[in-house]
Amino acid sequence: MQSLEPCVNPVSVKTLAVISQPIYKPDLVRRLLLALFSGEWQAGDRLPEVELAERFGVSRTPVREALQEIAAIGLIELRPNCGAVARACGSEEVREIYEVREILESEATRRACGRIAPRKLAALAADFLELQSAHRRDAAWSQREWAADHQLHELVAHACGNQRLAGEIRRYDQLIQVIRETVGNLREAQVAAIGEHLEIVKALRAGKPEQAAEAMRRHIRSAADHAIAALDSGHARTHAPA
Amino acid sequence: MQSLEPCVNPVSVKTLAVISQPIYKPDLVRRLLLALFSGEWQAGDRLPEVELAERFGVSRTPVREALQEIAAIGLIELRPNCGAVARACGSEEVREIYEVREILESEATRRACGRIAPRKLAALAADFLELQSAHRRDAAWSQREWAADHQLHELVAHACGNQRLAGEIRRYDQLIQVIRETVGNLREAQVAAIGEHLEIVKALRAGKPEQAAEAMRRHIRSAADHAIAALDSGHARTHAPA
DNA sequence: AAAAGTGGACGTGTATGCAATTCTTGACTT
DNA sequence: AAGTCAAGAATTGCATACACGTCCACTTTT
Repeated sequence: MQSLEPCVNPVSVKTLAVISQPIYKPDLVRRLLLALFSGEWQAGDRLPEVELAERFGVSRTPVREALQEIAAIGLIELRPNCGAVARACGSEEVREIYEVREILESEATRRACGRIAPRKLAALAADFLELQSAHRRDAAWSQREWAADHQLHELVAHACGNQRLAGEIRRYDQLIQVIRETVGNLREAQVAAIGEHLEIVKALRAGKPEQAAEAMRRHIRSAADHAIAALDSGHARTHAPA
Repeated sequence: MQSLEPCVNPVSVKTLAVISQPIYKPDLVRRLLLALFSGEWQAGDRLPEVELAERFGVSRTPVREALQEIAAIGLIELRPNCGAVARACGSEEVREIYEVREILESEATRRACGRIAPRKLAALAADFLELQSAHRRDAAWSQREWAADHQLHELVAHACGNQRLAGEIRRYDQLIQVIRETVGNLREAQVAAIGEHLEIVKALRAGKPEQAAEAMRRHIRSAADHAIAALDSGHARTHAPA
């Protein structure tokens, strides 16, 4: 096996103008996740590959790969010689997802305490304070708030001292991003999040790992409550139960 | 989508005698994991699909699927249009794996406390006591010890009240099983594990969640120490570094 | 008539072929 | 001589083809 630096170029220069070959699988995963959380399939429903392939206009190959990825996430079951079976993706499962995230990320916060550059924490605190004072609610504000949110969680994951733990946290962040996309933008959750983020940053800057971990726990529980409330009250509407 | 009960028969009766079609992927995943932990590839090595396909005597399709599963585990990186790149799988990464397992399983133990049938705990305690008193070291003993080990961890996962958390724990158990297979049977670790298991069961039976969680932490740290010691001292021999 | 056996439709697992992209080696320009 | 560009080789992503397994309805047997 050659040990070369792979993928040195993000994208080759000469092919920039050409319409690059679309890589279907990532988008398939996203669309399948959205469909799952929208309640399109009940737990136990079979998901035949040909049906999904026709629906998304691709062949079975990328569908298979997408299904395997979703099975790795744990939202469908993949039985040998038998195909994919949907698992429940309701509020109970969302609660469980947030709980695991809480376990992972609170521990990461505890470990990251004292290992993040004070300058970065100060900059983040300033960002959150500014967002808090000028609490607008337009899309630009929302996007900026989300960026700061992501920055904090990424900072914690990166500094926790365990790259595998960081990877698991990023996996759950992606999953929760899909859930948020399913239930729509929750302004209230974002407003609440700013204060919770500030508490986390405050504890991190003070070098108090237990308080920081506890603040992260509260933050994730709050986010879970908002998401589940939105999911329960009228967001299973797209495929209502009879 | 039809909502039928799929795969009712574990295996159809009339095809029992027939040599069933081998499903290559699961075995491929196992062999690739063993190769990774054996240090066959350095971090950064590219793993071309055709090379692996020829080596294992299958086509690219099952190799691709196996690589995707390993990428989901996080032991290789899969860059779009660029293929698989090996990540480091040394003692540091094994340490990280055990740390995440510790985080997940100690929390699961805390939650499972008081939710496991006392009869099952009593039976497990009796098993461990018998194994401890008659500390033989043959293969049958080892296998029985491993069965009791697995039973305890499975009991905790099942009773923790969060099926997703249980799923993550099972994923890590499988991964660690591969690591154990790589470094060989560690008799000392198994002997030590019995006492640690007994402490866990004791705390669970006493209904003391914090003590149970702490006992699980100690147990997993001990297992990590044994595995890493074995990995460092002479188990990277199969592909020694120059 | 009930249980067991059988055939075919449906679906998955794998192999192979093709298009697009990336990597590499060589020639060319400054 | 060093850097730049380009063409060919190598490799990935997807589509298609085929073999096998599963499941259901029907036939056969007792």
